[in-house]
Amino acid sequence: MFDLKWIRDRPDEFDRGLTRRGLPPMAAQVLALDARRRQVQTRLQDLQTKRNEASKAIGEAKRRGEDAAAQMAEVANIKDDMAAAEGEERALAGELDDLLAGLPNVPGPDVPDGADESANVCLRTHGEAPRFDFEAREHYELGEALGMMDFAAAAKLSGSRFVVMRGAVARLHRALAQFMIDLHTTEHGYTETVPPYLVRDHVLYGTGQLPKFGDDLFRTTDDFWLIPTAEVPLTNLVADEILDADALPIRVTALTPCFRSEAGAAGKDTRGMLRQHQFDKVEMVSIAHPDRSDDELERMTTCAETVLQRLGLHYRVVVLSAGDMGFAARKTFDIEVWLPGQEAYREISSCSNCADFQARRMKARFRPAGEKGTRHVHTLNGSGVAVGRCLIAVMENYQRADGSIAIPQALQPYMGGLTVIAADG
RNA sequence: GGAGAGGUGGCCGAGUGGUCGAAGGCGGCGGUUUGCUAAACCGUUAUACGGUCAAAAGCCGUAUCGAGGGUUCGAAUCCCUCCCUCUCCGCCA
Repeated sequence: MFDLKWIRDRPDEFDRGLTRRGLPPMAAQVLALDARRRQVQTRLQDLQTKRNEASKAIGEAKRRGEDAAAQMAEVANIKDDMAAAEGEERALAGELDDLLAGLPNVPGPDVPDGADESANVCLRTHGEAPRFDFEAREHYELGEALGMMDFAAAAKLSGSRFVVMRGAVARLHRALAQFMIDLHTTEHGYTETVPPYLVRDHVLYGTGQLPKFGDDLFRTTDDFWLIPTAEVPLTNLVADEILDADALPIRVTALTPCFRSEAGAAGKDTRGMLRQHQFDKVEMVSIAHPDRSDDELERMTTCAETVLQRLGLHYRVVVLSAGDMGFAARKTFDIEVWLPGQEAYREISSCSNCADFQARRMKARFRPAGEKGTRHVHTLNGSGVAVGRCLIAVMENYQRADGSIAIPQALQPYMGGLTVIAADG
């Protein structure tokens, strides 16, 4: 959501941002609507002033026992005008809100131009791709051969895009989640949180999934939505709050399941557990002072990278181009892990600075020290990291010729000392 | 799920349909007094939007007493719907 005053002051900057997003300029249309709305609002307020004064006079007249029929008739006229102005104001405000609520955040100045992922820029890589003296297999081949990943069983229960894990692979999945959340809480200063997995409309509006992207989500019959990411409940914890400046930054993390309908992803990543309707993810959210959110984004990305470094995984960090970013983001770093079975880098984490875009939608503010009034906080979110995809990465990178999988040292304490997953284990 | 009670400012807590953005208290901030602290006293202390202004400050106005409707010249106060909290009963991980 945008600040109308900002659009009034810098309509060109606003339009340039939209253009970089691949959208037509809107400033003229927005400002015309805004001008009309303010005109009607002023008229309505004048009427309200008159009505309030007249009502007050009626009250006084009645107390003195005088007849107030004349004033009452006058107010009746004012009320007719007011009803009309109110209807008009509401319609215009609604139109303006709908228009603004559907527009994505504008890219930051250091975000590369481009329409899609082909314009993303690689900033750095870490480690090297492992070399095998055999043909590397994909995770689902490995998992099925071990008897520990069962897509047919999952299809029987729930259809496609689900998996059943068993035995040591199931435990490895749990071990990864434990390892990540321990890392972020004990070394990175994030507070462990268990939020609701079912939320109401306004919560998804706050983070930007609604009103435009309801098709990507699952909804219950009694009007709850299943969260597509813990970003949604975690960020909304500060909705409608006015925080003290010294409470910032607020850093929270959560391990939650995530639910996505994957509408529009038909035929994409259909094999294996790369793209599922349900997956676990450790999420980090920071609520930051506006002057320090750029640094906070770097810090958060480093926290996510640390997970992969401790696991000995090869990855690269890319900055998303203007056209590839999510709706609410002003700047996004993706971390892409190397998958030997696919011979490709695949996204395993996405860290975004949303600046005040979400804060404005959810009315999350703070009191700047020594200043009057309030300002909107900046919100950031990042995966730290996606558990299912990390499982895939460990399996493919640590596979051996016989189809067994070595367990990275960092995870062994979480596996009861187990060092290898083999078919009989 | 059934029965009942209730949602007021940062917090506690008054509020009879009329001058109530809302008494009082606590807390916060500023000041007076004081060798220092404490105490006492005085003042101040919501948010959003609009108008005025080059802009800020200031000033003027409007709205907001859980949310949304309604009644009324006028609603924190009356009516309806929804949300939430608490108590009791039932069920239950």
